[in-house]
Amino acid sequence: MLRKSNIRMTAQRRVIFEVIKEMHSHPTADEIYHRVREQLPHISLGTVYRNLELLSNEGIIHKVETGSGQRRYDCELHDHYHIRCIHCGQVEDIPVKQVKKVQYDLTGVTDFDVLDHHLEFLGVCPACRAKQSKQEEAQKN
Amino acid sequence: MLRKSNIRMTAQRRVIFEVIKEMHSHPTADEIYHRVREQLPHISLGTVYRNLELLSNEGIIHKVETGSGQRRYDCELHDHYHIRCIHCGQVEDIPVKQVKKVQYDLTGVTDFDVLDHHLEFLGVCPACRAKQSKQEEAQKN
DNA sequence: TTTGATGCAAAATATTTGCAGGATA
DNA sequence: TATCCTGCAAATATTTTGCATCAAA
Repeated sequence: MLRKSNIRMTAQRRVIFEVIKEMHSHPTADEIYHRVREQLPHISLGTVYRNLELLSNEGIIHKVETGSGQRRYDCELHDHYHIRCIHCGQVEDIPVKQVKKVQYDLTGVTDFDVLDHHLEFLGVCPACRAKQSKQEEAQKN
Repeated sequence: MLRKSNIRMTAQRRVIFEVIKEMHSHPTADEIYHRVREQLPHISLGTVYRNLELLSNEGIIHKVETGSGQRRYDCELHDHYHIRCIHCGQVEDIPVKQVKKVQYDLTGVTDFDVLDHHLEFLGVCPACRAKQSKQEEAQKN
């Protein structure tokens, strides 16, 4: 039988959580690490990773598994989807209602037990779009 | 102005493509590498990666960006979605019709230019489900 | 005082890239 | 013969882990 793990509150854990809560930008582990280091200069990246894993397993934060390979994290726990910029990798929430129905429809369609789904939109963010059109402008001349 | 790149047909490229076409299992680069090596024992993993990138850029194969970090590839070029086993990482096609409508609805909802989306289902494959229930059985005794 | 958590460094994993030589068109 | 491609190895990027020590409860 699994005993409920005993989670302790440490300065590192608290600051990591607060940093994520205050950043509304779906930061990567490395971005969180650098931000946390402003308050705890001796924290290690390993500690950040261990805490991100633990906090997301506890359901306290949300691990965003993007198709880009690099994970991102946020504090939004309600169901929602993301849009990722194919140029800079930035991720934003996108207010589309969950397509829960899709998941229910899968009975008989797959042999898998379906537990979850994630829908990621891909596009170009306003900043990269601006950069792009500036470049095209330059090429014309 | 971009000149259309001149793609040459090499033994490596042909075998890589054929291997992917014959495997219906969404192989990873490493799995493709090992399979190709049965025919071309001196091929390097770098060559496999370069060709997978090139072939998918040409639209000849499809790069499956899973949330697990490890990429997979297939030859299915029609729009479709995938389901990934959270235990073993295996990926299968799932015959659900595209939720194209979702993408159209995004006008005004985001500042991004929306180009694409991918929907990944997560679940437990039959093999892992069997393994799981066997383990639970063992724990009870 | 128990044992969960940390810092550090090394390892693991997945992918990309520089370069000199080789093959294709 | 021009340049695209390859093998090899090293580099990069991201994440995980072993271990001795520290600290929360």
